[in-house]
Amino acid sequence: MSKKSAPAAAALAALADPTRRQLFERLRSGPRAVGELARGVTVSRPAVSQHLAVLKAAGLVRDTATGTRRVYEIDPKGLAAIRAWLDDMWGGALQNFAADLDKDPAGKEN
Amino acid sequence: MSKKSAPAAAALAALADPTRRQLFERLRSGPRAVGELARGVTVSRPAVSQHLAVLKAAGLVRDTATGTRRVYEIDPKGLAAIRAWLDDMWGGALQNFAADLDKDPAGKEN
DNA sequence: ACCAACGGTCAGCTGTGGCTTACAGTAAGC
DNA sequence: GCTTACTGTAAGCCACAGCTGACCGTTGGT
Repeated sequence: MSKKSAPAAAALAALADPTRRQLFERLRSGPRAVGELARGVTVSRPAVSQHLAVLKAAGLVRDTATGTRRVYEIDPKGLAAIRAWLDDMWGGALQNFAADLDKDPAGKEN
Repeated sequence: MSKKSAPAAAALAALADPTRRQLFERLRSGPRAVGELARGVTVSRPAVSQHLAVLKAAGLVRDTATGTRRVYEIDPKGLAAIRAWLDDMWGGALQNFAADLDKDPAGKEN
């Protein structure tokens, strides 16, 4: 249960791209078809397809075929992976700060 | 309270790189000097310096000069930015699922 | 004062990620 | 059955991220 970093890696890499984040954030308001998603972005439709494929591989979105339309929605798996990794990091960071405050109670360096 | 995405973008992009994540994770166990960090990685020392600069710009780490040594430690600012963005995403995802379950009470799709 | 160590910066190369255009496939409507 | 709409895939191009080797400034030791 210590190797949750693997899926988190893909999710982080996927969300590093601005266009991908934009698509992902737009899915917050509900499932959307590819064409509809492509209409709100500056890049072409194929580019959107590729981005969605990356997001899907990272477990961040999930697709459902409906006729010729392909509807994408958020998959919590990827988000959960990031959250788990983040919580793990928080533990280390806090531990680090505990030692820091112990040595330097002022703590004004920034 | 809606534009916390900006700092999160830099933090996500910074943590997308595997080497950078490795360095960051190593800092979990406490502050380390550049040379020490470089010794545990396969890349050269200049590369480590550049990676640390990126992490610092993203608010993920903080440096302290001590003699000729430069000690890096985790800065919670970047982590907090990601967490805020993530929480924002969770809201949308859960809302999405509520509607999903409303339409499909079975909820076995995965 | 000299020397050694540590680390940031520069110049340049290379691999790869993201974009586009063109094409192929499938489902719906008439 | 034919046409139209919607999407994924292939090939290719270009820009940028990441790496290296060399250099420079600074600090500490003797």
